[in-house]
Amino acid sequence: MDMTASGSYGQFCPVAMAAEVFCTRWTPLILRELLCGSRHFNDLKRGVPRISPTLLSKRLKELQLAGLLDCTEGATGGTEYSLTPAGEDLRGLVMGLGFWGARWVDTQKSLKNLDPSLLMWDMRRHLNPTPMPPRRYTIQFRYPELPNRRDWWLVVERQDVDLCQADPGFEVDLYVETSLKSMTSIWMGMATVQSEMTAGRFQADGDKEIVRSMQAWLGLSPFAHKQAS
Amino acid sequence: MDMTASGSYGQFCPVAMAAEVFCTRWTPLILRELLCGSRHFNDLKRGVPRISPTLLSKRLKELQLAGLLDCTEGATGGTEYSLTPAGEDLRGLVMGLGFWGARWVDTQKSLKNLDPSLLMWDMRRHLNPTPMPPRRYTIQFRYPELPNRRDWWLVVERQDVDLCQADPGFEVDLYVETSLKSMTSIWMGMATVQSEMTAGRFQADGDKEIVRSMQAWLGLSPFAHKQAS
DNA sequence: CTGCATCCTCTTCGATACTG
DNA sequence: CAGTATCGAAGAGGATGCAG
Repeated sequence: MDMTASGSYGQFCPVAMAAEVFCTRWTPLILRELLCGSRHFNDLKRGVPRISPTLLSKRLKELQLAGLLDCTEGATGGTEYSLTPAGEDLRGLVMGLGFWGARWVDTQKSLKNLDPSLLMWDMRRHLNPTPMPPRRYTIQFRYPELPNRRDWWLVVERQDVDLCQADPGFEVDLYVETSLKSMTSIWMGMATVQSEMTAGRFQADGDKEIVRSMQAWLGLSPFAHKQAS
Repeated sequence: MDMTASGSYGQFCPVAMAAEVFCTRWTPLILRELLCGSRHFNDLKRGVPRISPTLLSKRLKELQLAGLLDCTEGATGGTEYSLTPAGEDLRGLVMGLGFWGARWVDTQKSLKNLDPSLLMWDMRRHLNPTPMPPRRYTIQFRYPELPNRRDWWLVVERQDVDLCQADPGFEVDLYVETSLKSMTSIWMGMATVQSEMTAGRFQADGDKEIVRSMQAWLGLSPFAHKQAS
């Protein structure tokens, strides 16, 4: 009887059994992406950029084996992943982990891990297009300090939001220039558009009404500290 | 700028920041023990028996560094560990992990990881001495199938419960003979004293009243499935 | 382009033994 | 009691290749 099945804690305690599937490297982040709605391998990779494809593939298989993940042939041919009820039931834990992190992890430490792709990808996901005019609306973000991936475009059309790293060629309705740190702080609820603008770390050129309501349509990270609004 | 600080996910997302401290190997189990009240190195080792002392020591240092754990010189000379508010605030997550495990992890799989020390240690911790007579009360457990660590004694005196692996020499008030699997199932709420007794997998000799109320004073794992009582 | 598989290197883990 | 020392094994990361 091999009690040392690799990665097993050898404990019947439910905490141990759950930790075996939930608390392995990268797994909470993969689950976060799945819970946010990512269904394809490369979407997951985008949300978890520093994982190797090998390891991502391995983790997905493990999640399947543990009964958290279904894997079906998608319409376009690619594999589609979706959480089972057991996987969906981890939502509270993943959110709880995030809230704990937002509350107790040192802000300065978080802001050491800036990543424009992740930030923009997350902003795209949560942007609320409702206050936008009912036409295509193009927003350009520039992070002047970055050596590459300096410019990003969000193209809002109807209720869809596209994120581009290459100029989509449309007229820019709103141009935002700020530092990656300021933008991340705003997104995380550690600062506001207003506070960063006042501090001279955030410029926005475009329709005044849209600029004024930016804090609202931008949305915040689901884990943002609650601010007095 | 080293973005690859070992073990870091390089993400500002609070889920990632929290996972860096919470979702490393053994950490949830160490936290479970701390949350249950263990304060000394060897108590922790008892609750997490398969971790190496080296790694336990390392994890405790990491928890300290992360601000979850305080480490003070105890009265008797040994080091005493105690959770900070940030650590205590993980209680919900650890419990949530356990409840998820109890709900979704295959019962048969859990029951592959039997461990008498862990079971008895956990039973000792949660036993409710209130229905016991107000004198010293000795209970012997025997797991006949085990090659060693077959006999265990719980000595209840006032509100204290002691666990022994060597015969304490007192007269045995209640003698229980069962399989490790049955006892674990009962403890986890997957079976009851009654059901296992009826199935002939559980014998108890002693005061009838104590035997009848055994399910009550034994207590159940905090993660036990809720049973219709 | 999606979804992996392979190869190789480097870090981490586990088992055991030993010290203040 | 509370850890450290050592060393072989296992696991993670990175680069590259390849099939559909």
